[in-house]
Amino acid sequence: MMQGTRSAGAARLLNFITEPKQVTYLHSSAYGAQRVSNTITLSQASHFYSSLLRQCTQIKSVTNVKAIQTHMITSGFPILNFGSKLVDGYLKCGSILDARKLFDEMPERHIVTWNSMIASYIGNKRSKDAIGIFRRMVLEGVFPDEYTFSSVFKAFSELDIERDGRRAHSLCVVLGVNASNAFVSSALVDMYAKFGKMRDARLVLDGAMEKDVVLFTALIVGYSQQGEDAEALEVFRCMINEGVNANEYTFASVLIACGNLGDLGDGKLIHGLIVKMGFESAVASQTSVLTMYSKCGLIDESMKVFKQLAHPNQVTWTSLIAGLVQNGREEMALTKFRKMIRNSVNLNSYTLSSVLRACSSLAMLEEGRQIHAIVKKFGLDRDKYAGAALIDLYGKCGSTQPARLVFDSLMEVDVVSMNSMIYSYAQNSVGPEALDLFHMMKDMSLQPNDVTFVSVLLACNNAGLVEEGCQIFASMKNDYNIELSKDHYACMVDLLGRSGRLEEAEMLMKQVTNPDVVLWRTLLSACRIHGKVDMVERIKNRVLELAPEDGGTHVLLSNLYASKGNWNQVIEIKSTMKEMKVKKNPAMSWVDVDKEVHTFMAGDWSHPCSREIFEKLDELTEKVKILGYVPDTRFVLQDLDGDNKEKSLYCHSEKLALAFALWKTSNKTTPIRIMKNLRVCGDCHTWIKFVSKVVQREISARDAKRFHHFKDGFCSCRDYW
DNA sequence: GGGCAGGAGA
Repeated sequence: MMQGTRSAGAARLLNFITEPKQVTYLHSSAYGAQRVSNTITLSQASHFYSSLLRQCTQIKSVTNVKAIQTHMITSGFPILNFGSKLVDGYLKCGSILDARKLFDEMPERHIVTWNSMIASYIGNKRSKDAIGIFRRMVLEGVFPDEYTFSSVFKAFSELDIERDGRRAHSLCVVLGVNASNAFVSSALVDMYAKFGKMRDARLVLDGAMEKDVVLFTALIVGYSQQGEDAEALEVFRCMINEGVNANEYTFASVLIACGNLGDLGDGKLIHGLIVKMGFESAVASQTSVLTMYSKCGLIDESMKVFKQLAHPNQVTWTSLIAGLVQNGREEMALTKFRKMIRNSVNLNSYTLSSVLRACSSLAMLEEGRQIHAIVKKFGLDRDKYAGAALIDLYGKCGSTQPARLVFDSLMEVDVVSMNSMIYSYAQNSVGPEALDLFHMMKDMSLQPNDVTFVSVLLACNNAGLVEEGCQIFASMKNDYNIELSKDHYACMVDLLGRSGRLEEAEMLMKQVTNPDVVLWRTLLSACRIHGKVDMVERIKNRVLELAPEDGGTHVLLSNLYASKGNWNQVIEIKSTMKEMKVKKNPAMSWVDVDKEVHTFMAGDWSHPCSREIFEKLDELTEKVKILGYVPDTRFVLQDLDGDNKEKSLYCHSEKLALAFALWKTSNKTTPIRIMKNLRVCGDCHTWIKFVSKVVQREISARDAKRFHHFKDGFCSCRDYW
């Protein structure tokens, strides 16, 4: 019905403007209120034009607005008084360009027109132009009013120009514009919050005469986005106490704060309040309820909330997928993603980065590639969020080259995409490239953050660049003023420890307040590599006191004593483990062949093709022995005699997985990617190097810590891991 | 002619 009316209006309009000559104007006061055929008075014409413009904006037709403007000119209508309405018409039809053209031609402009131009530029993310108009109006002596200020502050925060924002605030005060007006003050709170100046934001709220729900919500969001979630909750309580009713937006924001705090108690309380106040069908607050539950680890509750929603939108779907990924339910996240596509819900970079993360945690390269194709289809392959996720995916799948291609094509490189690229190189032992990028950051005026240093130090660590690592570590405090975290120390302890500088590593540990068990285990592990039993004796009791039930420590100690042949101590540790019910994580390897994942444990005969696998294993071992492979029985951690030790090595899970993949894929160009849940064993490492030479194929292995790329008898880690 | 809100990356 509505559509019919609009079309009729449009038809009338077109009729009118194709015959402009039929209209002549008579000034009502000069000629009396007479009406001649085809002749109307000025006020009648104004009325008519207004009505036409209204219809144009309803159907958003820029061409018709233009036609009206032309008609006014050709028929001699005094356009001057109509400029504001025409500019407004263009803006409402979405043509900011035509509006601006007319705006610039106008000899005089009403304050409303200035304000409309500013608001439109801001709505179109053209903050620079908005500020340009704002400055021009001040220069031309037009006083900005509360409407101007309520929209212009956003432009300063978008461009991150705090000084100019503050100046505009001063001007607002000087001009006596009512800054305690709820619209102006909420825009101010938002601006100061985006600058991270929460004290100023708070002062604005405290000084506001009328405190409405929007003003409070702006402050709540500000605190939460600055990471001060407890404060956000406090403001919410304050608002309730002052008798201001929360709305959908307030609930959404305060629930995010609860989720960030992991505050399930308050989260549930607010969920109850939403139900009580009848906001159950409001998508925004329900999305936040969903997010709150998944951030508190209750992913099943999130799914329940999702199911109850009649019309989940793009954000709701994305939030669910992100929650699933965060809670380790990657497979389900992918299922939901496919369902989202089937339901024709539009995707954006948020959705894609979450679903790509699911692929990278499972190292699902094929699935990831398919999603990369979707990313391209949506034109988001140069977007920094989707890009960082793609870089991460390829890095975690051991392919730094495609990662670099994505990185090089990014529209904008920020610290996160930079960190992702450095981290990809680090995991794959491409140390020099990682360092090159790190040094490039200075030229690009990109400020490295704590994550940058974790990545760079890891790169030094994995590539054995000890001196470089030490220098960079020292520069963190001296040149970059970055607070040292446990991750940074862990990298350094590992770097020093593995390179044999154990005393220095131990000294470094002393600088750490309350070192955790992971850090201690790093040092213990270095002791194991270098056979430093004396140091182990010195520190082991402290580690065991700190975390008596930590399986990793026991396994490490048991492995250390086993490699030294101290079987009595091994037995002792194993019995303690039994007593304390500490479980050892069994070694497991898997390989993806023809889109099917095959899993192997050491000495595993459960695979239906076991006979063929062991035959292949025999064949390979014979060939590598000819090339000089000697089984390294130091890596057998059981008390067996020589012959049995060799047999035990022989059927490690990574060897089985590789034998299977080689038996199954005869095409030499098919890449082989093995994954292992623990670190790859030293003997297997040597064996795979030889195999890569024998079969002339590239083999990559992702273990718990990093990648090994084997080619022609060598490994990318240069035997340093 | 106007302000405030929900989802993402290492």
